[in-house]
Amino acid sequence: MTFRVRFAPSPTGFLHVGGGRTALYNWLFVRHHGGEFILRSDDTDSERSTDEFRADILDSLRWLGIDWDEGIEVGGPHGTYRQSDRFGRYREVAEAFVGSGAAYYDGATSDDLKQIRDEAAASGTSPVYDGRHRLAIEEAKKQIAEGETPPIRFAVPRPGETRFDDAVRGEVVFGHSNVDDFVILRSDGSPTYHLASTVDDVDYAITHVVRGEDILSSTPKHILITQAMGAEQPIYAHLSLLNGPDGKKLSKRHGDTAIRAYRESGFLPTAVVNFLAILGWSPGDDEEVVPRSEMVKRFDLGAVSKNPAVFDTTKLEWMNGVYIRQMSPETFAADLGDLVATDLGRDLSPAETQSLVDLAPLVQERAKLLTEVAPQVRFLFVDELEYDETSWGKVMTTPEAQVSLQGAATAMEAAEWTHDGVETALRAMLEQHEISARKGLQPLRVALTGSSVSPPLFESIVAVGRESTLARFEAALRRIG
RNA sequence: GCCCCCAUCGUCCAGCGGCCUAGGACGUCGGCCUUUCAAGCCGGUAACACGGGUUCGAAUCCCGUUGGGGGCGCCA
Repeated sequence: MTFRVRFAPSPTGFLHVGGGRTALYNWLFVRHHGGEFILRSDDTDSERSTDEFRADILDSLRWLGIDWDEGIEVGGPHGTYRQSDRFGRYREVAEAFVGSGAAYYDGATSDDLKQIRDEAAASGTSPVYDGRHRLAIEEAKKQIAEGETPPIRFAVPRPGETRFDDAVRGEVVFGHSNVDDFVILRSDGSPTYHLASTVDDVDYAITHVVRGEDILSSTPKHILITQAMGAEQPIYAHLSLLNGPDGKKLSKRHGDTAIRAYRESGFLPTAVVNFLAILGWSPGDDEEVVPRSEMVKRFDLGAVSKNPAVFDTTKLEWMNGVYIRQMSPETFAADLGDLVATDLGRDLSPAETQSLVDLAPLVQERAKLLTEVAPQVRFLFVDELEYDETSWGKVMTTPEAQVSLQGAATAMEAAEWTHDGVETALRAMLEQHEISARKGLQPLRVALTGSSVSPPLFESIVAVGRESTLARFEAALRRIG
């Protein structure tokens, strides 16, 4: 049997980190077992579904490197893989259920339902609708003829219970006295989530349903529908949810939750994937930075953690730095070039590109986020340096600053224009004036880059070039007064 | 209110009855390196929620309490 999993987001929002993690676990599971990943769109809620969200979900999945074998945009034997195109199919199943007695047309009013809830609260029992207002078939037909279609509810067998073996949580049991006769087809003829999702899982021959824990208590409903369809029940796996740092459900107020936000703030997809994978699963051997291929090799639903994880990006930031340092110098330099061009709003000349390539490894070593990288080398490409006033105040007000700047100007004229040449000249100059490296070099750094924080000085000087370096030292000297 | 799930350092994860004086990672603190900032290296800090059982022996099994999360819609 081929394993078939699905990821079925509703396009009612951007793909968020929790959804991304669910998709990833599905993907890791099915790639591990050599099965098929189906992507469908659970868009029965046409009011809230938008094309923008639909596109964002696909983009984000692709960015994460999660590919699918069947479904949205790639096609397959089951049509568009959009639930909004399958309302006829859902209605057909619902009506067949009515025919077989598995479901019924219901006549309960909202007041009736409220009364049941109130009764339950008063008696300390579950607020469960038990079908007491179900319509006789003749009555239902009469209402339909009059143009007033009642909703269809599933007849949950009571007494009874549904138990299943969850791949991550173990055996779970729900007594049917706690499961109410849920609506499967609304009075406007549209299917509810329970119906549409389950019918799709059956029709698409899904073997493993891996999803968030928020639907754990709906699972008996899905199993009941599956049984009523005469289909074989898939294996369910419910993943714990992600919480915010305060332990509460992850939401907007905890900061960015959309995958795209991480992409935009300079995270690498490899790092995000690794971090998400580790958040609730362990590859074993006390290892955490693990390449994707290795994750596929080791992934196992049984090893997925049951407890909810706090989504804390501190470790993600560290991990992103690790992945940046893992990039080949060529790749990083190329990415840096693009980033700088965007930052500057223009293309770089070949000479500029060369000096950037020379400095790139030094920047790569320090980077945590791709977005912080362009500003660090901006000094290479500007005519007018903007000084960071805090830096200036810290290093330019000492007596050594002026001496060092003056001495450096002279030293630079004669220096061999290489890292070693510049270093030798500068160190000799400092020694001559009996200035420590710390006191003497920092003013040069600020004069050259505008900030007391920069890539290493000697390489930076070489990259900026003799003429421009001298000009910057003189400009700083003038500014000191 | 009812149902379900969960419970190890601040955070993530390891531990699946003896190997635990509980391990790794991030963070944090201290040190080394050093031209800044990082990176790197070394070291420290810090947890089995509580109470009962079961067992020769429990972080590991069972029950209860407490705490957290989820669900209880003609939303998904």
